[in-house]
Amino acid sequence: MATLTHSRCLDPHWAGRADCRHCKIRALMPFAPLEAEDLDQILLPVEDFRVPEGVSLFESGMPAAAVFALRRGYVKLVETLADGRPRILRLLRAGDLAGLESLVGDAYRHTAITLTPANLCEIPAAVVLQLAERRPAFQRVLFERWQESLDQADRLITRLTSGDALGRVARLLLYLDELGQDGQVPRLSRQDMAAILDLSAETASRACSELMRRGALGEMQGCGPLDRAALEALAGS
Amino acid sequence: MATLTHSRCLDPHWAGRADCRHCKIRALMPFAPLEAEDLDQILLPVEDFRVPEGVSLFESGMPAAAVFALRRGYVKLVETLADGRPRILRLLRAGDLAGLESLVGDAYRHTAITLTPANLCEIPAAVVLQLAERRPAFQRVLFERWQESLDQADRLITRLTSGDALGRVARLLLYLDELGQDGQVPRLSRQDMAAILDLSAETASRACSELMRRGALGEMQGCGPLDRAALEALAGS
DNA sequence: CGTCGCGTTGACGTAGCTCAACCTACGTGG
DNA sequence: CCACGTAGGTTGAGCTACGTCAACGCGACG
Repeated sequence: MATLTHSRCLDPHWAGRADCRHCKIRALMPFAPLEAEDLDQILLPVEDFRVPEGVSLFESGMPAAAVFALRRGYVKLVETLADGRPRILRLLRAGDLAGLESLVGDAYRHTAITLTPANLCEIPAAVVLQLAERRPAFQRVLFERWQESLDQADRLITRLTSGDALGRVARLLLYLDELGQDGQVPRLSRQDMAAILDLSAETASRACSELMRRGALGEMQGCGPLDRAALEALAGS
Repeated sequence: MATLTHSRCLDPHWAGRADCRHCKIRALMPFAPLEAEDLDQILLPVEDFRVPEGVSLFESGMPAAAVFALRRGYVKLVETLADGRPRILRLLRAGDLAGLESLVGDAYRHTAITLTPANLCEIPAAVVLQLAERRPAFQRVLFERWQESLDQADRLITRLTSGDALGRVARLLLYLDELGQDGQVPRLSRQDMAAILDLSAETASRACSELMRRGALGEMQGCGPLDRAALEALAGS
């Protein structure tokens, strides 16, 4: 799996310098509170990328010098366990930041892999830190992002890896449904579900089948519409 | 379980205003980078507490307006699962901050309970935010603290709740050993171990017995000296 | 002295892991 | 065009690690 950094120059979809001032989703992005003059400064060193599915933005242990802002698509943060199996720690969607740890450390803590085709900006850590010092409102945004990551980690622990397999899958589907933007819901393979829920892929598959049998999940290999009420009933357990 | 806030005025061990300038463990604390003039400002609204074991500093959902700096002792952050069982999300030791979420939200996300007698300072969120705006070095400290919480959550997911029971307990014991300060290692009940590792208390007990049988863990109900090499061999699996 | 909380150990049932077979969809190359 | 290989999904069969329930011992404490 090529890392983004290594394939950057070769990537035919590299879109060049970002135009932050006219970014269509600026309101969504963490940089909303910045002024035009700040954006001019930020504009300089920002790289704008489009990457296909299954590409890693960075890998665990790699030198970390930049934050990635996800403008479109979904990304998973993965860590390899001692026994070699992968574990998904967080899911990112448009508007989220990946690699915040580059602001305080010199290595990425996880591997970030696109779940869908994605657009993203790479912003040098030094630029982010400089803006944070200058703009209190932006500093607050960074605090909030860190807290959101923490909330997601806690949610994974308390809701997605406790209880029986059926409940876990039900809660994951509800969560994915909430993560969805403009009608698009990220589609996870059974293996990715298993890597989030700490189950085997077979058990995840069986749980999905059971949910379909109970009418809580549409057909289309679990990609169909889901019955939130039915899932919530199962998720409660 | 009375919350600290409710029992503050009644607490016979309330030590009055903190004297940050002469704090013996200032170097350890997050406020190390602050200047004397900053400390004078911070001094005003800081409360200094001594609390016994088993007291909650704040509870999940409570209005959050202050950060707690732990000066001595250990604290667990707990969340109650849907089925009513408690789950421990993080452990804090001297020098750590509890309730960082008060800087970005208006409610505490967890319940914080002392595992040992503890000394702590309560610092209004507004004061922390003001200092963060003024001192970039202090802002960096907050970033680091948030990242440390995140690292601990990720470690819980990847190392403490994966693999079999014996390996989980072995990794927990190693982790507690590393958490220890000046010869003191936090002592956890079987129930607390279970609440961290996502096991039943009986399974945690059986795993500890097995470790003692194998000589990786001293007697004294698992409080004795531990054989790091032996534990690391088991933790690898 | 009785009670309560905690730790230990045993017996038993079961949820989920593992291994395996099978199917479909998809891509590749002749 | 078909033949083939591969990756993902589904389902079954068997095993096992862990949860549950229960009994018992111990120390703390009133």
